[in-house]
Amino acid sequence: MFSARRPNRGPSAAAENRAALIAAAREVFAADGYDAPLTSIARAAGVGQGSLYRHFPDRVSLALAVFEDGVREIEVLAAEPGTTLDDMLALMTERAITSTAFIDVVSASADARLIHVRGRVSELLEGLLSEAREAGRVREHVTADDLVTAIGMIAALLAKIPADTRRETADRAWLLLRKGIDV
Amino acid sequence: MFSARRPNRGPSAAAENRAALIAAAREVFAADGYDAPLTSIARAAGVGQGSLYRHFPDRVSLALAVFEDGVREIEVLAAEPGTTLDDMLALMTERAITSTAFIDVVSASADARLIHVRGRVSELLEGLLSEAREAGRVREHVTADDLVTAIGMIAALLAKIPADTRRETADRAWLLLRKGIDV
DNA sequence: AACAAACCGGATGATATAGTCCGGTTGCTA
DNA sequence: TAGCAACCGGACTATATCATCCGGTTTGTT
Repeated sequence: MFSARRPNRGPSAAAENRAALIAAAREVFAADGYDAPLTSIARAAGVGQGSLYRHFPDRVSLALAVFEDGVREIEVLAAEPGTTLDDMLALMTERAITSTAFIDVVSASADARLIHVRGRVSELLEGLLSEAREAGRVREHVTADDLVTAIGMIAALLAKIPADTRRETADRAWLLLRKGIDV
Repeated sequence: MFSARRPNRGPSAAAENRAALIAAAREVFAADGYDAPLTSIARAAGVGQGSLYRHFPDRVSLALAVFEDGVREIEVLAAEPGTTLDDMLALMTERAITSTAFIDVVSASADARLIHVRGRVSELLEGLLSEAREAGRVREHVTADDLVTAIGMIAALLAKIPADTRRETADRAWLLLRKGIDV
């Protein structure tokens, strides 16, 4: 049969290797969290350390490449006419379940590029929250900051438990947060 | 003046060194979390690596020594007649604010000794929760597991933010959890 | 075919941390 | 005061990870 080998070297392999790194990083971040060793990502991509650092000089630029789509997805959803706060929280929770690293990217406070992302997301939440409040769907005292806190809280918890229990735990946590504990 | 030096060596220093290690560990765990380097604890105690590992063969035994008092405090509070679920949650939150490592000890699921501690705490919560439910102070659907989840969630969040903002964030998070987001 | 630019990958150095080992110190006891 | 058991501290080994560097490979061009 025609050789299926990927050259992996030479000028023509650059784009392929870059794509392989992003794909591998997506899986490794999902499995091991945002702090996973970059070495393991290079290995998973079938690529040397050098190529990883050449394409992505640091962890943040790799993470941005990996979660670019996810962030865009959030922006698109926010831009759609009928979108409610519920829809948005559901989407973000889904992403947190799939990869807790996503929330690290969206709610980080260390790197300037990530802070920028967080700012954009926060604005979107603010808009949806205002609508929900005016429609009488949420309590008056709830702020956009509260929502960021709530999502961060759930994501932080999910990061500490086995992946196969995350969906159940996330659902339960949202139920608590939404309905409250007190009578 | 009379020499204030602590011998630090020889048979008579053992107890003092052990106490110094516990005190240093308490501070380092509080400042840097449960995963702080043991090396930094030895340094803070003014004691060599060897002494640290001699007194406490691993991280868990050191953590148990450090938080022994905290756990006993919880048990004592639970045993007192008038104690409510509120009181207990307040105490545990206070401990989580002071040292997020405390919650790592109380809610850990890796080491057998720590699981034992979690089991005891969980039982205590169960008892107080039943009372509160019968008194109509909490919603029917809330379980002891939910409470553990809630505390773990808050502690996980606190561990990711600066120490001087923890109290405020913890209060806000409990308000959300108790009153709920939805109308 | 020969060459050069672009690119690859693993060896390598640097750093951080866990855990061990042993020469040296201390103070009790006879 | 001499011996010894208990104990100390820091050097040392092992391991993991980040980040860099350079000899070697590939491909398009002439």
